[in-house]
Amino acid sequence: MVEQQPDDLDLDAIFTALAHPIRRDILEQLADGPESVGELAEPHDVSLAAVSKHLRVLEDAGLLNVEADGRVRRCHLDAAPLSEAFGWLTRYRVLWEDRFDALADHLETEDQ
Amino acid sequence: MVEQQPDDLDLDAIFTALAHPIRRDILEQLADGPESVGELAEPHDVSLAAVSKHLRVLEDAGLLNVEADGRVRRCHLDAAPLSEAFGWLTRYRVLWEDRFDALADHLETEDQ
DNA sequence: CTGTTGTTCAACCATCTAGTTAAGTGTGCA
DNA sequence: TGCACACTTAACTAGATGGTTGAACAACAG
Repeated sequence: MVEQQPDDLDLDAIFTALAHPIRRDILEQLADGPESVGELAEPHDVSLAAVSKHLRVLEDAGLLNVEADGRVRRCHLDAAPLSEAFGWLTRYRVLWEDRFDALADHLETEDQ
Repeated sequence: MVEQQPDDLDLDAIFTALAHPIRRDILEQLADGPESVGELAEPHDVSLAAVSKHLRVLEDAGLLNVEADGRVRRCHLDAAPLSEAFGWLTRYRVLWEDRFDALADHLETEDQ
């Protein structure tokens, strides 16, 4: 039957955002506090325009809030959407830990 | 500085695999036990060839083992790589829970 | 005003993605 | 033998992605 979750689109956007190493790096940079676009771009050897596009992807996934501060755009991490991805993965956690009783346990607590 | 993790390629493949709803559905189907390609394809309204490609993506991410059983290919979930994605997300968990002391906590435990 | 800085936008390009249909490869069975 | 079944592969298409360069624009500095 494979029922569609209501937040399926969110998960698409979130996992897509996480699928590129530059975007994951950017999230790491932002974990230590907000940074401007230029600061975010500096460690990566792609153009500023390319970074700007990555930021858009992160914004679309809800992971990034941009606040205008003069001519600088200050980017803030919003980690909240990551909890959705985390929640999705959690359902499989029993399958990679405690391998032996995992499946039986999974089946009885979460059938379909 | 933004140092590259050794398993960066894995994370790319894993998050990419998770970024498509059909592939996430397939993982859910497999959580209840192995299934053939045909069984996996049945609930989705795309061609068998399309599902075959999705399975390849999952296989490349190490999430799927395929065992030949006569003319049937039996697909087994291997959830282990998901733990890598989980681990990556865990580092951000403090940022979406317990919002107030989160950042300070993060900074002092994980500054490098 | 003028020029410089920070950033986005537009146009373009190469490659990848997700799908299709049709043909090909094995395996099982009458 | 030979057909049917369970897939995979090949060839193709439309659209997305990830990068580029160069122009545009808004904001500050002189």
